[in-house]
Amino acid sequence: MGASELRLRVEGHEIAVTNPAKLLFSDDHISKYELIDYYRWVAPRMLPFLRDRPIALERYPNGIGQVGFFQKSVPSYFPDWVKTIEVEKKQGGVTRHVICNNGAVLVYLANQACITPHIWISRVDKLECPDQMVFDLDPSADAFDWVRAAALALNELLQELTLSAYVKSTGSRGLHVIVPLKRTESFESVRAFARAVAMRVVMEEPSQRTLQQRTGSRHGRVFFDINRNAYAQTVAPPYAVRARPNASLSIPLFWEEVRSKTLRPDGVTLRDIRKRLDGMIDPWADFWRRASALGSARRKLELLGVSVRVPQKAKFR
DNA sequence: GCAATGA
DNA sequence: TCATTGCAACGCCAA
DNA sequence: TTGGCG
Repeated sequence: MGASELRLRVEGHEIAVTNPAKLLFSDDHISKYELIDYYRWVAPRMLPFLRDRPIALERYPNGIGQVGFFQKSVPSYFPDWVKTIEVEKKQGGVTRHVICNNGAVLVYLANQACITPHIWISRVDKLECPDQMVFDLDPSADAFDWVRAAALALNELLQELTLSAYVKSTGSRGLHVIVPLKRTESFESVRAFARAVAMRVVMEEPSQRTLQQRTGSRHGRVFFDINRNAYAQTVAPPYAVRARPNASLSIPLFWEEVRSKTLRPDGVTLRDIRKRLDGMIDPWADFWRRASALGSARRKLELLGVSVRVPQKAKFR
């Protein structure tokens, strides 16, 4: 296992794989080559969720047992066939991000020890308007039954509002609930809507659910994180590998699976997934045909007595 | 992971 | 040539 | 304004 190197040809691009045998998940003996091989295999399913979005890289060059880092800006040594986009930061300045529209880029990123590529929830041709609304349900401790119940309650309300919601494991400790959107609303109004929905679901079971972002204020409850619904914020996409034991994955689920006590948020791994997907219908097959506008849903929500307003930043003088 | 730096 | 070092995010919100 | 948080 020396500093060997091999070359892969992916979609017409020659990619040098450095240190293929290096263990990125040392407890599980999962090498960088195995990560690369996974992303090459999963690319056809995963790429629709990456396409035309700025990407942030979560990298672990020395494996998940060592410190890793987030990387947004594209290093100058990336090859020119890796497409990029320059985006404005909210507080001024610009950053040039990777766009991952093909398997070659996904493989190249994996060779960079990018274990998880994180996506924006808006696309390059309309960065100010998200095409999905994200609810990240995160337990404080090992309370996954509460997460399942919270996700089901959230889905029930979203259905009442005639919104289509999709659920996936995070590959970590929680679940993601995603509503595909038409790109007609700003991040501020989408976030305000998500906050109002989350507030209502939290109030149904306040001893199990919270909107408190400080961990010390959660008291064991499930945190409804709606703050990913913001400009330049990112979320782990479907099929992403997580920097967790067993190389667990974020995986699309059927709502019916969320009713099962045996569901685990980290139960499918880089090594398991082929047998899960074999012959299985895609739970998210209709995702891109189900985009909603929020207008009528907002009116229905207000009829339920929930105020949906964008908090105004105080600005005197 | 990589490029720049220095021994 | 080899070993070391520096570098690689940012927005929301509550305190 | 800072710093926790994801």
